[in-house]
Amino acid sequence: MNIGQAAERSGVSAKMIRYYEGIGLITAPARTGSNYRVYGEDEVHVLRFIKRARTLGFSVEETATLLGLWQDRSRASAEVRDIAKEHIVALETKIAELNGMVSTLKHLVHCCHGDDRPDCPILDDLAQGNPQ
Amino acid sequence: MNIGQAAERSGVSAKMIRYYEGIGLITAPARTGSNYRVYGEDEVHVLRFIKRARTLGFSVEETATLLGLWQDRSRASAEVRDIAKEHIVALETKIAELNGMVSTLKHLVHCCHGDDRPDCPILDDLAQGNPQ
DNA sequence: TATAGACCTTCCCATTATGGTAAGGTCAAG
DNA sequence: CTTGACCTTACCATAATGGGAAGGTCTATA
Repeated sequence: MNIGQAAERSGVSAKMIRYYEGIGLITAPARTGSNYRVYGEDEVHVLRFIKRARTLGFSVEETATLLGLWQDRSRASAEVRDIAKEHIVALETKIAELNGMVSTLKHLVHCCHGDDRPDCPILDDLAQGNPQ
Repeated sequence: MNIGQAAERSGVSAKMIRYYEGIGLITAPARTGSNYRVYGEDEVHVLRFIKRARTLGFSVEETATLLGLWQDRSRASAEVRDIAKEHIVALETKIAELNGMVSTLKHLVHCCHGDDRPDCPILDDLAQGNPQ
């Protein structure tokens, strides 16, 4: 099948398929006489794997590692589990950070009367005691 | 004061101060005869405002709007509040997305025995029924 | 058979916000 | 006068994705 079909069936855009090939995440597929890329079921499976990993927030680099482990029939599941665990920690750190921002902002919004007067605690906080 | 001092006093790196000037977020400061940028207290205040807004997760573009409102003595606080509210919604959407990833991953990690055997539910999920 | 339209190819550019580096000018202290 | 710490501009890199241009190919239909 052509790249468009592979894109549709995997959920990875044609643009990104070429990109993944360029950075070596996937191997270059066969070409037709007119230089079109040709994909089979195996390639689509790999692309779906990548898509799923990316959807779960793994970076392309982490995805590459996971892909390698997937294709290594003798890998230890502990390795995969460690990567997943580290990723969870990273995600939770990010979530905590965002939660911190949200609570600060909610407090500020709560304090701001939000009418047509210029007085605004939100801006006052941003200015943090700066005059003007 | 020179850019290094302004950077130290505002928490914005010299590199970023020049960048903000380049994109028009801040106005170009005066220069010495030897072409050094010269900053005063006012500029440092503006930089601190920017730093705080960025820390709260506002994009540079949103920061520009907030900065405009800050410097507009006749602005309505409702305008600022709306921007903050929209930003909260965006942050909460992002948080929900990350939480979804985390719970999926936690489930998978829980299912994975994580020893030296190759069998791994995490990879199986990524492959989503793909053979190999 | 000719042509239109939907594909494909490569190459270049843009995004967001930040950091790094290199080559060169300036300033202050010793 | 030299040294080291500063400043200047300019260019490159990041991560992952999209957009578009210029040109080749394939297929269905008039």
